[in-house]
Amino acid sequence: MTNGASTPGMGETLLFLTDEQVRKGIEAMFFAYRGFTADPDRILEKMDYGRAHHRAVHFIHRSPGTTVSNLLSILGVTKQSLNRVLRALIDEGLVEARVGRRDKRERHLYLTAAGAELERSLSDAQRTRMRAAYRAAGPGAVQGFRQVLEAMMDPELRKQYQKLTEGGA
Amino acid sequence: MTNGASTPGMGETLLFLTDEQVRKGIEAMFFAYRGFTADPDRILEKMDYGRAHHRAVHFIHRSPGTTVSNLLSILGVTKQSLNRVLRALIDEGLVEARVGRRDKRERHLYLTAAGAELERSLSDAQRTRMRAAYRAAGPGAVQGFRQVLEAMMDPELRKQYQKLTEGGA
DNA sequence: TTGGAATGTCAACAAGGCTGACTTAAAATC
DNA sequence: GATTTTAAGTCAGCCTTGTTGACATTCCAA
Repeated sequence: MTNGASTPGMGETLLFLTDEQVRKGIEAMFFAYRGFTADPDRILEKMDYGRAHHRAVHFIHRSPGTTVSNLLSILGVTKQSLNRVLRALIDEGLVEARVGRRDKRERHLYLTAAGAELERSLSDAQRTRMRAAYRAAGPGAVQGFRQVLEAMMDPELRKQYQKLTEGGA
Repeated sequence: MTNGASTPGMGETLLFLTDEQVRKGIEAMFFAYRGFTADPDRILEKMDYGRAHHRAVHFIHRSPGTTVSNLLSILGVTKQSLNRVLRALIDEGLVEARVGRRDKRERHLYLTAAGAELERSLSDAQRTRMRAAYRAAGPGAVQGFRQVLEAMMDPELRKQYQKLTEGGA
């Protein structure tokens, strides 16, 4: 593939984008992701936590009572890797793991007050930047942004994403 | 901040986005970035390289003859970290480091034929997914996508990005 | 000529991924 | 009721990729 978009006869939804233009999108993702994580990273560093802790806290906040295996499938890491992070969060009183009522093998995860406070400070920082970016880009841009990102996901991850965010996108 | 957008009197460029909606954008970034790196990661794994090598190869391709310190500032890592990666690429004949003509302290970095081949296979994979996402999202979405990403970058990184991509966005 | 910049390198360390092996408890199934 | 499967946790060890700190070399520029 050298310049797919300039080849005629590629179907009705053809976009006339050169490889160079697509490449710019790739670099935009790279640089933007750095910005995306910069604010939480600064907060986490002070507390001796990392991005892995952030992700766990985020999704526990998002789905209170979620099980360990559910979290594993969302985060896409091994249980050993998640366990290291989760143990730290539990030991330090940010997360509570309750034994399941129906199925006692399961652990249901909840943020404690302290955990919720950390989550709030992390997501406030991240949302502030996000909101500023939306404002700078304008109302029309937001929808396109989300559409492209969604289309970029692996189908499996897209399902997870849609399940999480369903109800009033 | 609980719901900035619903508070009246926030200025003329106000976007009526709830915290929940902004949060979905955050999750979209998270899941999309996984997809974004998935294809190159698969290729790299076979060759015993990692994302760090990919980034170096990408930006050397992008700016042939770039110096080590310029690459450092783009990648935002320490020279020790970059050096490890660069040494591997040079030792294995993917990158060539030429001593500067004017300033002999500088090393100018170039991809060899083998390096260019790897770069091509990585970026083909990544561009294919990107192009598919653009196609799925539609023409209008692409501009919004880029605008939001650009607005999300740290100002310093945005300058780097714009310098790289200037001339026909 | 001397100070500082660009580069490279050594050593040591940490976070956060991974695999593999194994245990425990409880649910599910035969 | 016995067996198998599932959910979770744990131990050990490995890899990549980031970090600091110290130090050497080379060479431009004031």
